[in-house]
Amino acid sequence: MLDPRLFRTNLEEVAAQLARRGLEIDQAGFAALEARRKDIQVQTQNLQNERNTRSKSIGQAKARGEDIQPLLDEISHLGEDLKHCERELDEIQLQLEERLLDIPNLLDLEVPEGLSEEDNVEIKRWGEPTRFDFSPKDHIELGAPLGMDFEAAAKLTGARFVVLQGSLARLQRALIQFMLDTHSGEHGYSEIYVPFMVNADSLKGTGQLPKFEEDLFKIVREPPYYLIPTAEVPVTNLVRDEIVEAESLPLKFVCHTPCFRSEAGSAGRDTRGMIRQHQFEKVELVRIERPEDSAAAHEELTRHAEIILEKLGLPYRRMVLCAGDTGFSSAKTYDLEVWLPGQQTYREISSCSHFRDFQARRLRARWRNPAAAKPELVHTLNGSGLAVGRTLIAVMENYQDEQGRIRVPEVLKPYLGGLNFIGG
RNA sequence: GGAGAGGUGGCUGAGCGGUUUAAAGCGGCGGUCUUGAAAACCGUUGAAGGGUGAAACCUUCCGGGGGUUCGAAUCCCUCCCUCUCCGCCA
Repeated sequence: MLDPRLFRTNLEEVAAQLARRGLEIDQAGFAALEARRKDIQVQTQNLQNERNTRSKSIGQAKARGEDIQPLLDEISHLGEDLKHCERELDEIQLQLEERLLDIPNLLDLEVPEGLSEEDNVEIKRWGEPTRFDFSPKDHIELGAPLGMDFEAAAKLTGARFVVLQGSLARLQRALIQFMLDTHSGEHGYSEIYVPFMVNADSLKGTGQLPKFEEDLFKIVREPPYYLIPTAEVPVTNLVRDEIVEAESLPLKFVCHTPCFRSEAGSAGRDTRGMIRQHQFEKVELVRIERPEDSAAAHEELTRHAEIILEKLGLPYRRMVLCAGDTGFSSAKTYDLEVWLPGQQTYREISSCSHFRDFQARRLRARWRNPAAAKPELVHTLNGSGLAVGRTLIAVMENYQDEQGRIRVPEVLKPYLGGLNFIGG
């Protein structure tokens, strides 16, 4: 959520900024609603003040043993007027909040112009697309004889799920372990385990609700729970409604969870294979930072994700997302894209976002800044370090040999009992 | 699932229809004293919003929501959460 004060004092400026995302906001409607809010709020507070004062004098009169009936008669009308005003104020504030919750974050100045994925800008490249002296297969073909079974998953559940058996299942687990160990052991993150279902308040805090409910799996229950679409939700919500002491910042968490996404808007896209699933494993990095440190933290966090790719020897490039492609809550996002020989293209494997105070305001997540009189909003960041399912694909496709075996990357061998090849 | 006890400011905790704008302690901040620190003592210290050039000042907030009342932390309804005992169970 953006600062409501920005809307009151700098509406035109905000509108101009949002136009970069290709978004037009109803300035006149907002200004009119805001004017009414102010009017009704002042009126309500005056009535409340009168009620409080009168009630107090009734109490005092009663204590003196006087007859309070005349005083009661004087304010008989007040209750109705006040109730009416309070109702209207509630209604207006609800409308204002609904509008605000629907408006995305302001973009960092460094975010390039553009409307779609096409306009994202490559800012670095590591490694070269893997070369083969045979025609490389995709992970579906490679996986079939190794225990990657989409038909079994379709029988158990439906489309967009997978069953992994034997060494492939173990390879996925090895990747998870390797990522967790690297981030906690070398990059200074604390490993954390969290619920895989969350309540609506948590999703509202990180920005998935109310706008993107159709992307989520909802548990039928009262009140409803939701399957997490990413560990970002439970981990970032740890600081919801909290005031964090200055000396405990930054908070750096690494968390492995399954992620559940309905992929409501993706019908027909990536329908084959493990690229886009309703359930996938991810190792997530989440950071809670002082505002002055957050920009540097974003660079560092992205670098931490890159290091995983480099240790695994997987070629990738770093993109900065353009205005139109940057997510709702993010001020600036880097995507890491890994080379997939099966598709002869780079595909997203990590997304590292800087939210500034956008999530923190929704979360009421603050810290005690010693230089300030009052608690201030923290900055939140997160990034995949990495999406495990897609990493599994990348390892399979980049490390395949002509016989369809998968060579095990050096860094994973300790996790696979020294195994050199999968398959064969 | 059954029975009971609770949820109060950064933390602990009193208050259980009006007599201060939630007592007190801890912690934080400032000061006195000290070469410096500790201790002691004195003062100060919740959050959000409105309002002003800045103040003053006003409103709201005692788990969430609703109700009773001139007036609710306090009474009623409902939901959530925590703890204890019983039952069930990985």
